[in-house]
Amino acid sequence: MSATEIREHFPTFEKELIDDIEAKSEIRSFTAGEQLMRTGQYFKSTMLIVEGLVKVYREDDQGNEFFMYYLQPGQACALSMVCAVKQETSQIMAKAVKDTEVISIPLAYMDEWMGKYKSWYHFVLETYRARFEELLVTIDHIAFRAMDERLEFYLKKHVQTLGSKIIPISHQEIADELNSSREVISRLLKKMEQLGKVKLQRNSIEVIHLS
Amino acid sequence: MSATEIREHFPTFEKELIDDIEAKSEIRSFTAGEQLMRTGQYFKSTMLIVEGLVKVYREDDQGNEFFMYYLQPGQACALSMVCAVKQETSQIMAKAVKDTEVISIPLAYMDEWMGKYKSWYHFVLETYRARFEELLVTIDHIAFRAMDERLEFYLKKHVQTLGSKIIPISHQEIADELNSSREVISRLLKKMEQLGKVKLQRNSIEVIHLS
DNA sequence: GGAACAATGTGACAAAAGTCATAGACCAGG
DNA sequence: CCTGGTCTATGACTTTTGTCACATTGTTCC
Repeated sequence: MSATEIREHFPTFEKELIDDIEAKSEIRSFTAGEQLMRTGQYFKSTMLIVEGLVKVYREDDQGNEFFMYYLQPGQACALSMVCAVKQETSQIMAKAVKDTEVISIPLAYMDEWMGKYKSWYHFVLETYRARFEELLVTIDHIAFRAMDERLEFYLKKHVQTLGSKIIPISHQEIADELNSSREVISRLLKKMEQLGKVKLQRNSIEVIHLS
Repeated sequence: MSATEIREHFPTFEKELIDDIEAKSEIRSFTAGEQLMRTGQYFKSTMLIVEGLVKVYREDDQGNEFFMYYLQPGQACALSMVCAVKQETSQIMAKAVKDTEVISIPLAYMDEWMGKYKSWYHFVLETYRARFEELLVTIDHIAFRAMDERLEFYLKKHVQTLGSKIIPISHQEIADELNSSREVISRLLKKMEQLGKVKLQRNSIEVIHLS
């Protein structure tokens, strides 16, 4: 990936940093559906998302999953960064939702660049802050909200992230991601449809008006 | 606070860093029950816990609270650190559970010391990692576990943190912290008592044997 | 067009959690 | 000792969520 392309996606990076990234990182591609990270996997690099969309979620020992947030182009995975200090294993799952391209940076440079490039330091700190906030929002929703509200929030987030009011997803998939049951999701969606908030189609949901 | 005392509580800090902390920070004391941080409050400093115990929790707009984790001596608040980049407001509540003493460090030094002292850099990164992990564990418990399991985990955590099998707490307080109802907590505790896991007294719970 | 399969809707029922009401026990202060 | 207040136990009932079972609908492939 050329310096121009890196600058395009990460406009706050200083020139010398971009040159370093160009020289020392590699580009990796993942097709939609492919895993980027698995729970228990050792980190060797940190990833900056360039194209595509990555879903980050938790998985329990029964294989149940719980969606946390998306990583979009211009963002990075905070957990791979924060684990540079110790040889730590991943505590999250990350999967490409769309065909995805990432800049893979060996963890050794994390340390080095933090001291060397102000723009890298700020990018990393901002990444931590943003991910902390995502985690806190996630906690809020499961701690303080009922499933119907959580479902609305989930749909809203999808509209924002995907940039489309039509979400191609089945009720079962939503149930999986919210760690609920398909019937509950179907019923809540049906209720929302009756309230004019959404329009249901097979394998997709059109969001009409959510508050 | 003298250099000796700082070194005692934060043994990984290099000498020059300790001298800087000694020169530029201030010691603040909070009595049990006092707030250290409120949602919406601006950060002016970051805090290292020296003595006591601090409870970190989320509060929703109805005043419902949700316990997340404790900060013990030798630990720091990751969120105050991560907000050094921007003028951000607190998204958490923090309250002294015991009489507490903290080293309060102006946020300006966060930036400076990250580049200047390796031991500070590592301490900060480790703080982020540890707090990320706490948040992920919290999410796991509310996403994947029922209230009885969450209650057991909550009690276990208290035993570990307080270093005593006797937890001085009322059912209502537990209900508040887990954002549940007092009756549910009472019933679950009664069940646990019948299983020989705990012994209930008024305003306190003795943990006998939790897995 | 028919078969197979997956997605969705829905009824019945169960379990978990929450609310309301009330009674009994315990503790502190006068 | 008595009173007031708080903590705890518990029953009745409601709501939310989940499970099971089955039917209907839609899509794809032969």
